[in-house]
This record gives sequence, C-alpha cells and structure tokens, in this order.
Amino acid sequence: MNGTNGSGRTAGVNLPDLRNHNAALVLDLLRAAGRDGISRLELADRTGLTPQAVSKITARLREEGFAAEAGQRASTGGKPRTLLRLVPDAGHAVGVHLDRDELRAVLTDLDASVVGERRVPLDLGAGAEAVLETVVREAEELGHAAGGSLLGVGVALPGPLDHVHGVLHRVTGFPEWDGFPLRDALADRLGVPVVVDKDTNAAALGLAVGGERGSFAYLHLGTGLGAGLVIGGTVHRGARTGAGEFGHQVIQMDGLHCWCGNRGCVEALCLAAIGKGDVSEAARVLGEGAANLVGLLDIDLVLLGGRTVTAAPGPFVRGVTSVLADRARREGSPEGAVPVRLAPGGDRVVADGAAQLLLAPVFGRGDG
Amino acid sequence: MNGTNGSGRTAGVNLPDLRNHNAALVLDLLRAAGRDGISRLELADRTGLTPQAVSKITARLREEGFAAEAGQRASTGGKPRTLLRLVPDAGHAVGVHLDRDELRAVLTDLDASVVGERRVPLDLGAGAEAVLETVVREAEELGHAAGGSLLGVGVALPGPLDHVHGVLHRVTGFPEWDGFPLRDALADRLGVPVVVDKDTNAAALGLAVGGERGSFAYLHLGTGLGAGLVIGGTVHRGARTGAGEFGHQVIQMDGLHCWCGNRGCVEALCLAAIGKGDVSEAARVLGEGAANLVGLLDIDLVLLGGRTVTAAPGPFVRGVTSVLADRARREGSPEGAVPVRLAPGGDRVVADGAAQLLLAPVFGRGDG
DNA sequence: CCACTTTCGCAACGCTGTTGCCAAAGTGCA
DNA sequence: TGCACTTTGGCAACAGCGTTGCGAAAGTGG
Repeated sequence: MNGTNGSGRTAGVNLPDLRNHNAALVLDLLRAAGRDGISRLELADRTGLTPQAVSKITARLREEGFAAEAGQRASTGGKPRTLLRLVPDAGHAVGVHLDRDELRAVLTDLDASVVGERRVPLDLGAGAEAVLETVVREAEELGHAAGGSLLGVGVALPGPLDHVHGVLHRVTGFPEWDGFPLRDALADRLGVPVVVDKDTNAAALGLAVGGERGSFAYLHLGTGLGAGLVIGGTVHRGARTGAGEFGHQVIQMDGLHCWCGNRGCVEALCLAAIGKGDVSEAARVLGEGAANLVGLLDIDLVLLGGRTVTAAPGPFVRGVTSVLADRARREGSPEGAVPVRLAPGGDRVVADGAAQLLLAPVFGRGDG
Repeated sequence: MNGTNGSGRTAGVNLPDLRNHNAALVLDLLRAAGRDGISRLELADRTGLTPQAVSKITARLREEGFAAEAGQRASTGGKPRTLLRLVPDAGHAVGVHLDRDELRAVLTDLDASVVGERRVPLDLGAGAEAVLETVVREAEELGHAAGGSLLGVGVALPGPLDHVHGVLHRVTGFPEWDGFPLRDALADRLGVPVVVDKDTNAAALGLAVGGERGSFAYLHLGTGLGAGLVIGGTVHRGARTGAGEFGHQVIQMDGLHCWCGNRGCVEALCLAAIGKGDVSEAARVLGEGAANLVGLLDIDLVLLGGRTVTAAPGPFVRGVTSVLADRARREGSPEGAVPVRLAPGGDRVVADGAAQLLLAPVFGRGDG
C-alpha cells in the first residue's frame, strides 16, 4: 500500500482514505465486469477483503446510486449469487481531443460508453480566444445531455504541458499558446472541473481503462510521434508531465537532422521513410524505438495508433512485431517477444481517454 | 492510495494494512532524519496524520524498540519538542554483491550504516556449489555480529533473473547458472530470509534509500552496461525483473555488431570506444542513451557508477552532462537539463543496496 | 419433505485515527 | 519572583473501518 500526495511523496493514510480506496476498488471491478455483473463473493476474492466488508461497501454504493443488483448467477448447490453492476448513468464526463486541425469531443458515462459525440474543424493557431470559444460551445452542447451528473471536462492536446496545473508549455508550431493556463480558463467558463493532459497520456489512460492489463506503451504516430506509458495500471507522466517523449529518442547517432535540432530521432527517420512511401522502413524504425522502450521498462504490450498507423495498420503492426521478435529471439527471452497490436477505438482513442481523465479518480486510478 | 499485491494488481486495504503502512512511513521519516531526530509534530506534518495519531504510532514503535527519544529542540515560546530517532541496532541485514570475479558483502543496520564488511575473490563460473559455499560462509560470518536482529540476506548479481521467485534465468557467460533457484538454495542453508535481485536494481534501491529523492536512473558501466530505475521513490523492475535493459538499447541502427546479436547497442559502442581509449566518445554514447531514457521517463536525475566510471569519473560525468544539456537546450526545456552526478558510495553501492532489499520493506518501500 | 450447501445481512467486536480536554514545560513580561 | 501565555503531548471518549459470530434466506439433491 502506498499513500502518495500530488508531488509523489509518500503520505499517511487515515480511515476516510481507506474507505475511499476500497470503494473505488470495488467500483473499478464493477466497471470491469460490465453488463454481466459480478457477485459479492467474487469482489471479496479479488480485493482480498472479507465478504462482509464487500457487502457493506456495496450497500453504500447502492444507496448512493452507483451500483445496482442485476439478476443472479446459477446456483452451485446453494443460494445463488446475486450479481451487482455499475449504474452507468450515475456519472458522465466530456472528453475533448484538441488536435492541430480538428476538435473531437465525446460524452461518456461511467461505463466508458460513448453517449454523445461531436467533431468540428479547428485551427489551433487561430488564437486562444477562438479556440476556447469552440471548446466551450462543444463541451456545453454535450454536457447538457448529462444533466447534473457531469463530473467535468477532460482536454487532451499535443505538446508539452503541466498536467498538475493544467498549463501549456508550448504547442509545437503555435507559439501563442506558450504558458497558457488552459485548465483554469476553461474551468472558469464551463463551471465544472477541467483536467488537461497530453494526447498520448489520455489515450493510454483510456486504453488502460478499456481493459488493457498490466504495463504497456501506446505509440501514437500522426503528424508527430509520441508515446503514452502505463505502468502497473497507472499512467506514468513523470515529474513534469514530460514522460513519453518517444519521438525524439535518438536511434541513429549523427543521422538525419530532425526539426528538434537533434540527429537521428525516431520521428525524423520514421516520417522521412513515410515521405518516401517506404512504410516498411518506417515500421522498422518504429520497431527499433519500441524495442528500446520495451527493454528499458519491461512492459507487456505495445499498442499502435494515430492517423498514419490507422491508414495502414497491417504493415505497421507486422513491421514492429518483426523487430521485437528478432530482438527478443537474439536476447533469448524465455517468454518470447512482447505482443504488438493496433490500439482499439480507432481515431477516437484520445477523446475517449480525455473523458477518462475525469472518470479515473472515481475508480481509484492515479491522480488524473 | 494504492494497494497492490505481488503481481501488481490492485488490492483491498484493511486496518492492519493501514497500521503497517503508517508505521513504516513514520519509520522511514525517522531514518531520513538520522541522528538529529525529528519531533512528533514534524512527523504529523509530513505524513498528514494528526499529532495524536503520530503519538500513538511512535509509542508503539518505542515499545517495540524501533524508536527512542533523543533530547529536545529549543523552545519557540512553549514546551520544547521532544525529538525521536530510529534505534539503528533494532535490525540488521547482510548485503552480498556477487560479481563475476569478486564477492563483496556488508552488514548494515537499520540506519543504513555499514557495521561490517568483507571482500573475497570469486569465480562465478566455478559452479553453484562452490559459489554457494562462499556466500554462506561470508554471510554467516557477518551475520553473527547482528545476533538475533538479522532480518535476512540480500543478494545482488548481474544478469536476468526473477526477482519475485529468486530464480536466475542466466548469467551471461556462465550457462551453468541457467534456471538456478538461488534464493531458496541460500535460504535453506542460511535459515534466514533471502532476497535476490539484479545488481543495478539493488544499487538503485540503495541510492533511493540513501537520500536521492524522486525519480532517477542509475547507470552502471562495468564489464557490461545496465540501469536501475527509481520512479517516485520505488524501484521499477517490470513484470519480469527485466527493466533497466539499458545496454542493449540501439542508438545506431545498422551500426557496430554487439555480442547480443543486435547492432548499434549503447553497450557495444561504449565499450568499443573505451577499448580504443576514447573515453570522451564513450561518454557521448552513454549520454545519448541517457538522454533517450530521460526523455522517455521524465526523470529528475542521472547517477553514474560502476568500475569503468569510477576509474575516470570526471570525463564521464562531464560528457554525459554535456549531451543532456545540448538536447535539453535544443528542445527548449524550461527547467534546463537533468543533473548528472557520480553515484555516491563508490564500488560498494551494489552491496549496500543488496542489504536494503531486506530493510526496504520495513520502511514501506516497495515489495523488496 | 428434509438434509445440506451456499449466500448474505445483522449485531457485537477490535482496532484505527480523531476530537476534546488537560497536565506538563517551557518563555517572557511585570 | 510571580503570573499570563504558548506549545507540546498524553488520557479518555468517540466515530468509523473491516472482522467475526451467527442465523435467516434461498437454492439443490436425495
């Protein structure tokens, strides 16, 4: 058990903390069980708590409207187990994906089901006022449907930023955003809590919530190349929300010049290959970067996403798989290579994950 | 607050867990305070618990012999604060560093002070029986001095292994160790708990306990090149104790052949440069690898160690610093580059850290 | 119909941190 | 020297957490 406060320092745990933790844990298991539901005894088994403790916790959750009974399982010789399930309508969140040329927003319920979606063209360079206007309009439009159960709005966008304070450092190519306090500006106008995060982190969070277990990396190849890291079920952002700077990993010292000033970055090599139409070389480059990452962190899975990948998923998945397999074989890994898959959710992963920035805390997932 | 069991899955937390957590937290703060001691109110402030809770916890710790009063601070206008300190003799651990040609062992007290040390030549290839014999003899010799307060023996060695079960996968160059259950073999003979871990992980743990805050990487350059990662105060081992595979990160695609079968690994390039006597090139290569790592994980600090580094610390620290500074400057990092330092403790870091494998759980640090 | 199994809630309990209160032990001014 | 004040920290009562003991409810199977 680790108690941590915002800065990562360990902190004491008292009874209310404990109560919230266990309740969140049960909610998380209820969500994972989906429509099928899960019984009290199974919850007890998974949490390590006694059945009676689970009964008390679920009774509170039912009273608060977060959980409900959902039929019962077949008997195994005694009283059949009563199934419990999450009440999806008990909470909603809006997720906004701000990309360079498009805004994509979703309204999601507690079950991570998308119950509303909007998509409009956007010019991130049009200035803060215009962009904020659009975000506020789209978020409010979606938020109305949630009524009083709207927990808040999550915003995901590219570029370095401060996740804790919701302040942008800079958005590559758009210097007018430097230092903009996006979270507070939006929270003021919307009147609900707002959380801001990098696009790749949001996507990784969404995938973790969506059922991907353990530790994995989400590699996003679109107009740029970045990564979201999930370690032990939690998004790893680093102290300055800077983790996942995958694209400017150097894999070819003294190689091709990258716009970032370095030479031989994965992003530069990968995009150059794509520019030449050589997708298999792009996949190989991406694979070498992924293999470095897998070796450094000992993760379980690599997921690929982003426009460039979804445009030609097969060659990318095969190419990256092949590099990982080669390197695992040479190094004699007993379990074989780490699997590579296309990230589910298509081009909506980032918006879906942005909504999870608000929902994750309810389920005890990280500081999001 | 995150409750986790061995496999990293989230688990419920009950009152005994909570008690242990808070007690460990207080012990950790007592240790960090060292000989100076720390007052109850300061403990309350740091943990977030109420002063009364701290009073109860420290009363228990004093009763059990782990803490004691240590004078008092100057008054600030009222009753002066009573200082509390750790009782270092309340627990000891033996740390063993098994290197390819040498065994180094220390006896450490709760305060991480080395109270005994031994160092003997060793041939890791001489077979399990001979090596075990040596480890048992040296560990028992040191353990005697601890009397009944010996918590156990920690063993750190190179090569991939399973930290959870204490089983070696293989030790590079010594195939006779493949699959050897080192932990259980030693625990049987020694009659005390034994924990086994990679040398770099042990060193990283020792450094984290030794006062390095936050997240950092320990890069160990000796006969090989590896890394130990500390993320948020906890050693990151990955699912298969495989994290920190830094040496076989490819930074020169299609470059120099490495013995591992890949091409352009940091280790191959670095050792080749050293072979040519070109330390500054070795440092540059190491720096590029370190910069990749810093970017991926957004860590706060890079520490260098290992025989090759301690033989010429200046050029390595300067060389790596320079690469990190260049890349940070180009990428426009507002906080500037991540600092690079020589790991304190010299060639004893691994043995010191191995002892911490047993002590860390007492202070609520990870699953060690 | 009855014995048995299994689920699950009620009640009492032990233990946690918290709150209210007061004694202890200083400072500082009259 | 005396007294008011500040600050520390323990004692006692308390609320709330998960746990234990036990029994009612709700099935199966002979």
